Amino acid sequence: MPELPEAEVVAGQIRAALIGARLTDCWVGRKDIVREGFTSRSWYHEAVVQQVQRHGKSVAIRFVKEQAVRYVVAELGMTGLLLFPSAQIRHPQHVHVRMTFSGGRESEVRYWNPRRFGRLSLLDQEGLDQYVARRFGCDPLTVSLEDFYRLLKNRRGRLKPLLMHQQTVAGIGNIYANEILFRVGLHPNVRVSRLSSPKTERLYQVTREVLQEAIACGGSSVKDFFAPDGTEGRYKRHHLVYGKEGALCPNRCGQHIRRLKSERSSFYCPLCQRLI
DNA sequence: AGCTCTTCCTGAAAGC
DNA sequence: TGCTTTCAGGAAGAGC
Repeated sequence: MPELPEAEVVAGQIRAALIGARLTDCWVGRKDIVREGFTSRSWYHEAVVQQVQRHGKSVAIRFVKEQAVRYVVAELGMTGLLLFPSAQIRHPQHVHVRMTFSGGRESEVRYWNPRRFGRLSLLDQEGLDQYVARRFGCDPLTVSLEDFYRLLKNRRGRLKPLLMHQQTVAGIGNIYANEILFRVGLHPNVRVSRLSSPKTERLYQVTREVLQEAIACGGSSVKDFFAPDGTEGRYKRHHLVYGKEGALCPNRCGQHIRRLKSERSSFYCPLCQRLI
């Protein structure tokens, strides 16, 4: 499932392959996979890729055409991918959008999304700014420690839902939330208000480390994540708790990894991860 | 504010 | 073996 590291890998490959390329065609297979505005044909002809950004778990391709700026924003949701033609596609009927380019290293980008949690939007600068402001809180890789403290201050809820709340911290999903909490030694149900300053700082650092390491590994390929070129992410090998119910705790404490099934599955060590 | 539940959706895996 | 059921979960919205 694409989370921040996977979206970053996707954005990075598209950036490397398509900056300066011209969009020549855009085919939309399913009208309900794109938001209003996307299907208007006039916008894309001769539009040039200027930049590719990641916002939370979304990828925004910035186009310019006669000074006008437009963004194609792809929400990856659970199963959404952006793929180059060289990537093997297992269920090709779920390619919903194709963007064709000339003058780049790749000739096409395909939006593949079997479960269809996620949409494509076409936004101008103002639209993107509003989209980002409404949906995404701070980026965990660029937020300062001071701002991170401020975000957690006076919160009454549990830590894991907050970590996964996109309007607070953008980009962390269930896999990385579980991995981060294990490494920090905090139980998923710990109350945010119980965190000491040093623990909060540790949480901040570990969050950055885990996400950066995962990016360096090309993301985590659990089930169906592939980078645009079809390669798998290697960070799954570094997972310590996610999907490891019943396994011995990697800290060698002798306990077995448990799973809380209540909302999103939480994998944790009952000894190493305390409620404080 | 924050929690739980529901809806969306398909394919893989588990169950019978 | 083959059919049916369950599960996975990101985001939004309802209701409490």
